[in-house]
Amino acid sequence: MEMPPRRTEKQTATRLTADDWTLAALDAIGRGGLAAVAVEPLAARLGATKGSFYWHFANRDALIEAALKRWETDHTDAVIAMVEIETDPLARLRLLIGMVMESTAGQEADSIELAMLATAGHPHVAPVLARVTERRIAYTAGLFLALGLSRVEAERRALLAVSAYLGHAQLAHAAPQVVPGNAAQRRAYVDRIIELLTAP
Amino acid sequence: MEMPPRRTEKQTATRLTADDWTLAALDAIGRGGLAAVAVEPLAARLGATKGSFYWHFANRDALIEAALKRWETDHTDAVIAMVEIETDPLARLRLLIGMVMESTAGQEADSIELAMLATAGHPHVAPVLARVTERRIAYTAGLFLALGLSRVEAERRALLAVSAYLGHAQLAHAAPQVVPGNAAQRRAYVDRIIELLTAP
DNA sequence: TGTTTTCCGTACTGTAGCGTATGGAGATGC
DNA sequence: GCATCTCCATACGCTACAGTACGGAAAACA
Repeated sequence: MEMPPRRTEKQTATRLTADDWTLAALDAIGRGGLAAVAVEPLAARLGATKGSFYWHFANRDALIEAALKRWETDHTDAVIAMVEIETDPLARLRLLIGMVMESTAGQEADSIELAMLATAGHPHVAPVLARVTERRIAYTAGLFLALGLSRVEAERRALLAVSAYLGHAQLAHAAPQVVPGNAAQRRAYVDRIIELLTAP
Repeated sequence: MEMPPRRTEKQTATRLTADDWTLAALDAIGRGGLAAVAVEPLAARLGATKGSFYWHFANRDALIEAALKRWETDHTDAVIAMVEIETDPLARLRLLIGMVMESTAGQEADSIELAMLATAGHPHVAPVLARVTERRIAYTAGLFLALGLSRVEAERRALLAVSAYLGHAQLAHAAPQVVPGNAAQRRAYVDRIIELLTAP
């Protein structure tokens, strides 16, 4: 378990690690979806050749699995952890919804997340996505529960909230002209959603 | 503009029309997304060869455009038209949401719709999806407006409703274990959503 | 029935990407 | 300093599919 001489910066003509390939794969997913995880183009992008890749990985599939694993661990609880700077459940909910809405606002959005949804049917992607989604719903349901709702009601609203988020992400991507354009409108929209979602 | 001898059934060793290829392409999209629209596999599936295809279409891109056009015209107002059997706005809304929720329930779902969302970034898909989505939101906003809400409020709720639908479709596809499993639960869930969406 | 037009099969070229084989350069251990 | 181990470039072969060329069958027309 020794630490190999890790590269901190990208510098030409240096040896690559499996991690470099994994990160490049995630970057490719963000840019062009899972289909963009192609060994030779990635090698070109990294200034290397396939020879390097096939030393670190058995095949393309192994790279995809590594990238998905990495995404799941890095990304899953990132948002949740950030929300926990608040203590009040309502404040957390507000922060959560506000954040995820904003995350779909820019041109950039969360490309990897979109790509994941777009490839939900892929055998490697499906279980990852199922786990992440389930965890998000459970966390959100916990917030509603802390707000005093019954268990079934909290779960329903969490389902609705996560659905709204996923759908909004799709919408912002597929028909950006219909979602609130400026920050003020977006804020008003989010406020209204929270009111509706937390209504007695 | 004469009517060619159209085939009503699939029968082996008959000449194909451009329409046959278009429908086969839509079927392929439903089964494997836009990437599954590949000339040679489609030809094999139709019991023909590329020779046929390239007589009817200039190239693969032309087929994709034809399929998307067909989907847009066939599918856009199908749901809306069906909803109009009701006259009361609330009943329409209830029917609408109930239908789209049910449409994501089975194993089958609306595969083409999912595939469209998955390929929202594709240059040919994007404008189609934008138009369809915009029309849906406008129609839904009309329902809320008829329910007595202000214009901005109606548009907000329509946005939320369509988001919820899109997200629910994604959810049912990506994490089917989290959505209500049986019809009764689904019905209760839909009822609750409508209550929340139509709250004053 | 003969001719023309419509439609399609076959055979080809070209490209992109996956995966393998192999030799060799650079780092590492002794 | 020499041997060994790590890592990678080069050069293959293979498959899948896009698109083209062309000849011929089948229908339509005369």
